[in-house]
Amino acid sequence: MSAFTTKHSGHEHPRPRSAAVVDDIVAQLTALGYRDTEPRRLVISAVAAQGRPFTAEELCASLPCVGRATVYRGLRLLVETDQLCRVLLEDHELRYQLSQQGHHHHLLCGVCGASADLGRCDAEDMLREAAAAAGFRMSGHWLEVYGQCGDCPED
Amino acid sequence: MSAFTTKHSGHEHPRPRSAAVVDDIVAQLTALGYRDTEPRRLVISAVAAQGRPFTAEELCASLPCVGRATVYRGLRLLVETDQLCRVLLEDHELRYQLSQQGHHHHLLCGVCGASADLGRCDAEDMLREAAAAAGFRMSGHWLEVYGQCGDCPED
DNA sequence: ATATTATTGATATGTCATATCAATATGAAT
DNA sequence: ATTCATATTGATATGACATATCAATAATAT
Repeated sequence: MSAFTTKHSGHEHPRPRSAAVVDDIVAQLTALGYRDTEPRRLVISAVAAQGRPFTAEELCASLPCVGRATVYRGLRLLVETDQLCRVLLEDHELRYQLSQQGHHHHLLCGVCGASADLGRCDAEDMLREAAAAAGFRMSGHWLEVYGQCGDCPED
Repeated sequence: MSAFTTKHSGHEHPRPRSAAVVDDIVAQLTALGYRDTEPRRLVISAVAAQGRPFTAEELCASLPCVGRATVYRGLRLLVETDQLCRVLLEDHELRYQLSQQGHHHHLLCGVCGASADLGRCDAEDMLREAAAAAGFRMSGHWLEVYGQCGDCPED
């Protein structure tokens, strides 16, 4: 399976892998004192089911039984607890995606919309030096990589 | 003068340098077939007078005599013609800044809000390689560097 | 079980940017 | 200079998106 596809075939396990992801996220939240509620689980479950970066509106549409405010609150909570990260597309549209690990960047395919993580960030030290040369103390950075993923035809 | 300050002392020339910038930008636009109008010049002039990244609303406020739609249209036109670039702050706020040259990145000070350009982008080749290792053909990237500029006290 | 309080959701509000469209100003042609 | 075709303007309406409000509800501790 390509690094760019995160969908499941649907018959691997009686309980989809996303359920474990949901449990894990909920566990993180309850450890922080947040309650385990059905609407919130629905939001998290829908987030985990997304195969690629999504918008808040898309999530609202896929959750007609959950109030809009709750969807937005859920997204905000996940971002605040570093379980969800924002992704900036090339056309400046802001989308969401589950965080896989700590600091990382995204490879965003402009053809099919898929996203993959660029694990190591070797650019960090280089940027810090270049910034220092300009008298700047770097504390962080934002980086997105655009192009075409391996699953899309070359032309 | 620091790389992080772009203000002028005000008594260098009878005609401020920004006027030349405005003329240059207007010339670029007329070359593309756009008309040279007073409201548009006012917008461009206000843009050129900004010392740091600004928002569309700030520009509207500083141009009470120009209609909001015209301000937004002017900004959009400048972005489309690559004379103005967007800057993404650490809190995800989107601001504008005059483009100085071609491809470059920004050093954004979180203390005073100033911005400087990071001219060379040595990260490009590294990113392309890292992306290729993941089967990804990179066509572009977005990078912002956050931290503290040399003009702001260390703590 | 009961109490406390976080959470929910329908709705209102607010922000930001664009769409509409008649009136106007611009640049070219005569 | 005058006229013409049309790009541009601006007041206003519209739309997209996200948060604020607040009474009702559900989740956890006791």
